[in-house]
Amino acid sequence: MPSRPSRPRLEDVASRAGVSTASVSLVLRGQPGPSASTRESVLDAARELGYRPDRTASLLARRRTKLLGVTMDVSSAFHAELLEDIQAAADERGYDIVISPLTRTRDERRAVESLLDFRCEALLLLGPTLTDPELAALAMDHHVVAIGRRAAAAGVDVVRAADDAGVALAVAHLVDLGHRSIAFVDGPRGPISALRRRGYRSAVRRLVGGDAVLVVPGGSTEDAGGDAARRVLSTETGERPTALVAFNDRAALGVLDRLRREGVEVPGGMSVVGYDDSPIARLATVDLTSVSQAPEAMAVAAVQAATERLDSGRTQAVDVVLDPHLVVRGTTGPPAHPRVDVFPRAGARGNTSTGEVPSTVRQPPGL
Amino acid sequence: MPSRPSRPRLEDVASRAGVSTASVSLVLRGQPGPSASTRESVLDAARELGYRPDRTASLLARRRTKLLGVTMDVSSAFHAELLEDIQAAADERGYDIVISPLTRTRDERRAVESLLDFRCEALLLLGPTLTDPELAALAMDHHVVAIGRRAAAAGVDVVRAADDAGVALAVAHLVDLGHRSIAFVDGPRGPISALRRRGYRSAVRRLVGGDAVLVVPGGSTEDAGGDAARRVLSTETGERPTALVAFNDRAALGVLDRLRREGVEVPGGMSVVGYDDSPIARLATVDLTSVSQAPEAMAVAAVQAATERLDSGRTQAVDVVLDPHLVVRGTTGPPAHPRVDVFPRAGARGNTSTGEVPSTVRQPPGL
DNA sequence: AGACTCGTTTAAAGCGCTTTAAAAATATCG
DNA sequence: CGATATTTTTAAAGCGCTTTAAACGAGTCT
Repeated sequence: MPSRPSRPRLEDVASRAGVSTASVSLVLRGQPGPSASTRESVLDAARELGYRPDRTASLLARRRTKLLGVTMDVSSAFHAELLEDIQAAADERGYDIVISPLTRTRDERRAVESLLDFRCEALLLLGPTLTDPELAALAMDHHVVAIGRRAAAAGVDVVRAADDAGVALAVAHLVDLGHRSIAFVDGPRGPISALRRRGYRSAVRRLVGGDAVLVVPGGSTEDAGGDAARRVLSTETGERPTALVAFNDRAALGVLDRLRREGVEVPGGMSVVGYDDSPIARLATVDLTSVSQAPEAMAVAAVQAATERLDSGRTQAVDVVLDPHLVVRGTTGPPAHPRVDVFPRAGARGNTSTGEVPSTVRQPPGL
Repeated sequence: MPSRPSRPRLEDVASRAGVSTASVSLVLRGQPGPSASTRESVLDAARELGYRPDRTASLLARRRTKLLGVTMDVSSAFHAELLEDIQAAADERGYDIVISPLTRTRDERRAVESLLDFRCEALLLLGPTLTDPELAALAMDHHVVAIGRRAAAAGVDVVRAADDAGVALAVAHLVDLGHRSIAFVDGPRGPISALRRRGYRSAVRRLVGGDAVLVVPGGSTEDAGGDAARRVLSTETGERPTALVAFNDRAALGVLDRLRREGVEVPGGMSVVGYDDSPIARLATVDLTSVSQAPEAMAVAAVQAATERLDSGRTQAVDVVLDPHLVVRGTTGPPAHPRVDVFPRAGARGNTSTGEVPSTVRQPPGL
């Protein structure tokens, strides 16, 4: 039950310290001007009163809010990860962030509006689904940074990973392991899928051959992944690929599930690679080889893009492309001859169990 | 590149509509007073100008901020779920929320301070780790609602699930399936663990017998769960429990992983129940039977607790205890002799007996 | 001593909105 | 129709802080 004896104001500190509010304001913000003795008495007074500035008033008075707005899908582990790093990066640069979650009942447009109400000075949009024109319109009146997605919208800064290169990494890894028939489980319509698909196509063409390209319709959910896996499995065994690269980790998860239910050993009967290196991929139960988009680097780049505009007056849009890297875990291995799994679960379940997966290079994530 | 021609202010709308700012303010907030014609012209003017109120100024001017502060572990799926529902519930009551994420570099204390800086009128703390005295101290000056955890701190509202009853549900379910030796993988020190452990103890005593109680040290992480599983497996086979109830889903995940690595079939060789019914549990690859804390209900109750204090002037602390329910999935089954079964979920499934304990919900995996 | 610095301090004018108290306009009534 | 009650409108005083421009002393120089 809050005691309503209104908390101390700047004026209270001022009168207690025997100076003007202007001096107090200056001292408290570490601005030059006030003498040492003034500083001391102000600081003392503030401490004694337990003074804490009212950000609202402060924001109103100064032009700057020093606020970065972030929209995110709060149920996305990848976004959560980015957020942590964004928070830290913003902190370092003296910015505060306000988060606007996307939920069933709150689409991206609303989330952005909410951020604007808070008078955020820049918007960091995690994996925005807004159209390019919408983004461009937004960017007319605000600083906007699109994260994790290519955007052909004038004026918006973009920070993303080279998804095509990421998929190429996955393909190369599989080829190294000996795979020659590698399928790609496509994602949903959109620029991200297109880029990853292209990366897959060119890598396979280059490393295996043009006729080895196999793109399976998929999506970004487990169900979509599962369906894709089923489709692949229905292929005649001779032609069945020995490895699958999925659009993202969730789809990969669906793939894994389907494979296991169908009794296909992983990675013995089929290698699987995901994308995002989400925490789910890292779960011991999943242990999915995946492509990491280097979230820390993205976060830093995004915050930097925003603060550069705000503080250094940059006005040209930037397009930061980061190199992804592959995190090898237990779902990829040589396209070995089917091994008998000693401890089948619900039919068959291979993978990382008993014994180690041979040529699997373990690699910690991180920059 | 934002055009700096400062956005329209209340005054601009006023002059355009040919009325005073006071009228505009009234109209825009739907307050009674202004006549229909005034309303219309104001609304028109506002629309034409693309006016959007400056929340900062608004907040400063009125006493109320209508802001609820939420601290959360952004990497917790359970918290993310709660958040969605909190957002919705707050929305409905005309409150906005500001989220303060806990990260590696940002502990609960800091997160709370940040919320206070935003002048939140109430704090909703998701699974707070603050001590009771700390909570009580906070509650002296602010409205605080602790969610998901018991709190013996004066003045703080508490919204939580009856964890003991939840664990009892799990035990009853297992007993129904035929299990007689059910171990509990304990959680970390703290009130939550204590409550769940107690629920386990009394349920086993009641349904099986006092000497069937077996509590294994554990924790709240996968590693802890894995270790606990290893410990259980090292038991001589005769005495080895046939089912494990874990402190939470993460620990359960670790348990599952260990079991599978050790070649123990699930649920054939061992049934496993988690706690939280987190999205992870719902993954098709995991398909974990788990106890749900009914996050929607918690969210609503929490928001209600806060708004009651703010709007209805309630001053007594409340302690809302919600009934959890069991979500049965694929990791529990009869303690039968291992069967080879492609669809383990097709197998036996019991109903909980205990009449007074609430719902047991069967729910398909893979949301 | 007066004219001029230069380093400190502060009075006062906002920031954009809400709200109160009072004025203005309109309606009601004997 | 003047007086009173009622509904609408508005001028103006903040909300708590920042910031500008002016004021103030204390040195420095001629």
